Amino acid sequence: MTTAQRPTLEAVAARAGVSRATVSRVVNGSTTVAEPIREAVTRAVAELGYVPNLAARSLVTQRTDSVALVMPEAATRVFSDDQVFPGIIRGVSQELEAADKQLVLMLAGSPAGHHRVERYTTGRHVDGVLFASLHGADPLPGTLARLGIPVVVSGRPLGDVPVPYVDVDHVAGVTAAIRHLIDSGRRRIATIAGPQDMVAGIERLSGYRSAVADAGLPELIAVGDFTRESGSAAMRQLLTEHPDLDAVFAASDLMAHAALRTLREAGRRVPEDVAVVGFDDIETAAYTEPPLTTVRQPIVELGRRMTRQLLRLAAGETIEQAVMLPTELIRRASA
Amino acid sequence: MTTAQRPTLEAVAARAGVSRATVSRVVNGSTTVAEPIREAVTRAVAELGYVPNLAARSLVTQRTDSVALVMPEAATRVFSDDQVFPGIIRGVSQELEAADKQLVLMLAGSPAGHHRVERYTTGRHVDGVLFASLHGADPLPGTLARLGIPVVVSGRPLGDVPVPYVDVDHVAGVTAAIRHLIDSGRRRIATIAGPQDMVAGIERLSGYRSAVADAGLPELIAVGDFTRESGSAAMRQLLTEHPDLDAVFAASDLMAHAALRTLREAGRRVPEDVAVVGFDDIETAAYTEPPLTTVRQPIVELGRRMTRQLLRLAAGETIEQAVMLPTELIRRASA
DNA sequence: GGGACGCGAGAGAGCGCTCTCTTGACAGGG
DNA sequence: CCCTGTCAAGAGAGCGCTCTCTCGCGTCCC
Repeated sequence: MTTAQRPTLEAVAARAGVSRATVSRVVNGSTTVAEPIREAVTRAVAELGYVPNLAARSLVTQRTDSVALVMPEAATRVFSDDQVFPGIIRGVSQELEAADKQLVLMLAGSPAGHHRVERYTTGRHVDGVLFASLHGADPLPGTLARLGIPVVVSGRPLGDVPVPYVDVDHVAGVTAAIRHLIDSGRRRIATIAGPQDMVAGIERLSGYRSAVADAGLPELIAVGDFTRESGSAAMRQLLTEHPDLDAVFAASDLMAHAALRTLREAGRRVPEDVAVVGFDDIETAAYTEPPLTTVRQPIVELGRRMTRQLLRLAAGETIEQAVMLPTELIRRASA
Repeated sequence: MTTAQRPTLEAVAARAGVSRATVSRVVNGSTTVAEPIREAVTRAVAELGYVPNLAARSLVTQRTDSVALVMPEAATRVFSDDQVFPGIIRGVSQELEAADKQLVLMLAGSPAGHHRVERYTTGRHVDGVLFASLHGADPLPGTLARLGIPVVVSGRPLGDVPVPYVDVDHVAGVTAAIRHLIDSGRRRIATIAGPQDMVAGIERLSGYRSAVADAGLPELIAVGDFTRESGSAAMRQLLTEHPDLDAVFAASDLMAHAALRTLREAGRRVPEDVAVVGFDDIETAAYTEPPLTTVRQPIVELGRRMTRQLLRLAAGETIEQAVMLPTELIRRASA
């Protein structure tokens, strides 16, 4: 730790022959500085390799120019093979880069980890907090909002807390998928639902229920948790309980992928005997056997929009409570 | 931004009836504080909900208690469906959580983004920098090391810069894979190599070359870039140039996955006609048709070890220049 | 030609914390 | 009994920056 002292504003000021305040003005882009002086300062900054000390700046401005993105650690595991996790990060990162702010990533695993997130975010060490893929009804977003700390979550928060959110239109996506199945003559349409403690799981199931109800078709439901393992189990259960099913809508591509294999093992042909539709459009979907018809969600855009909303909120603007992003049915060979 | 003023050390000191210095001692766990006083301070901290202002602390300690993880943005795309990206983040995050430090994630996409990373890291806004999945010979790690800023990279850096790194033992992994193919009677073993501007691509190819040379077998090589698209193209090229091949070692599971499909389309049975082995052991590998035999690399552990090395370096310890992590051949049905 | 005004630059206070130095109290030895 | 050593707690000086306030100078108008 015995590194050469970094130049300070004072040093730059001395070199440029001006006051510290003037250097500060130039560095922060104030317009009230005469051109020759601005140039002299700019030169001194370059010569000395001056970089502002962010801690000192934060201390006085009360801003940190960084935002936290909080995800349950499970997200990196459950979705490990899915673009949700990297996609959101990418979207968030792009927008923050444009706004020249830093991304502090917090994966909350253990209860201790969650407590750490709570301390860090309520301690105002960041200018805003983004929550992704919440499970259940976490009270933290609501707490932060009440403290006046800008917060945006992905997915309508459970428990009806007044926190702004961005979500994809699950119901419209599912409706399009079911309609496509009906249009191609399917009448015994089952679903492998997602976990019922996550909004995405809940919404996709309720979308399925309304869609089949509207068409006067029966509900054939098995519940999974978005993973492949759960998809296999759910598919087996459906085949046992409803051997005459002719289509399956899985609430995630991972579960759809597993269903494809389970159907093959059971001697059912896809799509001849059973049509399969997934949700997410992960990259693997184009490479399954047969390639998977699925509902694409704009996941990078989700990250971007969340971030844009957060930055507007942090800038003092008032923002919409909810933003809904469209989905799109991608037709491949499985249905 | 008109939120209630947060309590400062001063406020806690006043409430506990001691000096600011004593509160600081208690908060930072100094032992030279009498028990009754320590208790009074602890109570005051709790009552006021005091949380230290990190910016103020950083200003005087010259530490930030945060480390940056730098990845090329392409990593989130190329490997989108692979666990490399989330796996490394998870490993890094786990170790940082244990050390109570924050993770600042920087995805460098554009040249402007790279410049931003350079400014931020050389500006000493973090206590150390981790680089993952470098392409080509980035000069930044070397620059940082020269500035005395702790740096650890994943994968032996190209260009022979004296920067400590952690890597998986690619050569041993490939050797095990090729030996397995030879042991099962394969003699015309081709490879789909990875990009030759990344260490992983280079090492896996050189491992292949030595292994086949040692066995007196010919080299049959096509080069891809780790993605599925490139895997299909390379597989088609190999089939054209060497129609008699009886095995393929792909330098990534994504390319192996594409090769599987291309082989099927070409009428080759796997593993009867052509055995296929991949590298990475992504989750999808167990779900390909047939399930993929592959070389598993401990990717979460890679992130953990990088972080541990970095923390030791930041603590002033001297560390090994290179750490090598073992790989393991996972035998499934494709070979 | 003199006073008011506008604008660019400097002075200086402080953001909240840590840490060295000093002080004060008490115990023990000569 | 005084001096010294020890240890706990306080005083106070900054860390590097921003921002308000002040000052000085040139300009314009009457």
